[in-house]
Amino acid sequence: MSIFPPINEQMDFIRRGVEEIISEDELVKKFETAEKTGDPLVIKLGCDPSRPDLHIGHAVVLRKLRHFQDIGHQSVLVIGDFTALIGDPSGRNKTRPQLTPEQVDEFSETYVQQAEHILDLKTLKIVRNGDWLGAMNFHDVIKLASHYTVARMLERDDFEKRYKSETPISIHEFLYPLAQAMDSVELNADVELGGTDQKFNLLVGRDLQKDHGQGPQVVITTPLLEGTDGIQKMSKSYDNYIGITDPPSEIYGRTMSIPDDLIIRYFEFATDVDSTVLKDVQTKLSDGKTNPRDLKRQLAREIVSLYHSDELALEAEAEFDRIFIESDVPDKMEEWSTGAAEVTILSIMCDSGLVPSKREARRLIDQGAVTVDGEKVLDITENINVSSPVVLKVGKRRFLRVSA
RNA sequence: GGGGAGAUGGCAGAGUGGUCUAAUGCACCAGACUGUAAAUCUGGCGGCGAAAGCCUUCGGUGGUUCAAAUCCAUCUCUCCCCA
Repeated sequence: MSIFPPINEQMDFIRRGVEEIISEDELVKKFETAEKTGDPLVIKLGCDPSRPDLHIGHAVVLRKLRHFQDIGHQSVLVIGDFTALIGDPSGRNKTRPQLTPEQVDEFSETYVQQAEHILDLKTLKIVRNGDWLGAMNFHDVIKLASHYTVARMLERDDFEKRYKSETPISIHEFLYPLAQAMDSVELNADVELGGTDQKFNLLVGRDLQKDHGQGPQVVITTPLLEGTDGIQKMSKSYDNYIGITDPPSEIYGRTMSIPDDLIIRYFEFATDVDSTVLKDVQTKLSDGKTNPRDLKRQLAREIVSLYHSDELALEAEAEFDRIFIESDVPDKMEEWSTGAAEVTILSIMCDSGLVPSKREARRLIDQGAVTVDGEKVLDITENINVSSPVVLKVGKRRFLRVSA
């Protein structure tokens, strides 16, 4: 009597929403061994706590880690507290800033708090790679470094690009893949997960494990989800992300702003809907009879439900409709009291922090983007009477209830 | 150790003494339109000011000049070639 589901079911489950499995045969063998011995597989995911704001792009791989938990395997989250001090160069065209130990501690905590929205903390094992990497001495490091060559390091796409484009690569960045590989050796990992940009690092893990007489880990990569702009990968620095801790209205709205041709990818990688739903969406997208907007609404509800609840998803939708379709004002909005019955429009906008400068406020008024209780403000010197509260609207989505 | 090139607005990237708040593209903001915060089109995109106008910005510092992103010195950082 096995504690795991049938192997073909496990494989189907794991295959959904991943980019590549190296290799499927090895994974099947691992599952078979687990079946025989009853020992769960060790599934490793390393995380870099340098930027702890998790978005639904990070969630792709985190959910995969969760999937392994769901079928009874041992998921391990490796907090890269030590490697964060190095700065992972993956997918970057410049050196990452190195963090202080205090920052790393703080960020790690935030990371786990946020990951809790996706992972099952009851069975999750959390370790810090500083525990073993921090114990290595210089001799150990040199020995580790001798396992790899410069030429092989330069094979890595981003190193090669940076080298060719004459952007700096620091020596310490070469140590990153090796450090990460050490984690796999330390944990004797059966599987390591990562984004496609991590592929090189993950493969180094296999090599190093073999050098240490371990069976090489299976490498599973997940796609890097495009951001809401549809062009660049989702990232906080491009401001094209949907944060997993964002409020429902924000998640809903940002989802509605993605380009149409991203709808199917988001369904596949940002939700857990099953393959029949996926097929249905695919059909509707191409049949020309369905308004893509309606599919996007469905998608937005799915994603809000995932991180909040079905109920809040419906609320978010209702509010979205009210603001953008009916051009009405939202239920809840920020409030601001002026301290006087009559104030200039410029000072309200600036003092409340709704706009960053008077210059900016002036521009917006000139462009006809500012209304008070639905009345367009035409003159930048206008005084507003707020003895009874008014609703200030700037652009399409900035609202403020202003009172004296 | 020797030689050469470079650092410009959120990013990329022009500009080599005044016409430079600094071309252009991307990003961003707004308006129109719409099926949405999509697409497309139009406008905007340092600060203060009602306006006139004033102030601040081109790696840091100091200098030359009536005038510097542009010239000189120096510092910091980066890249390339040779050894």
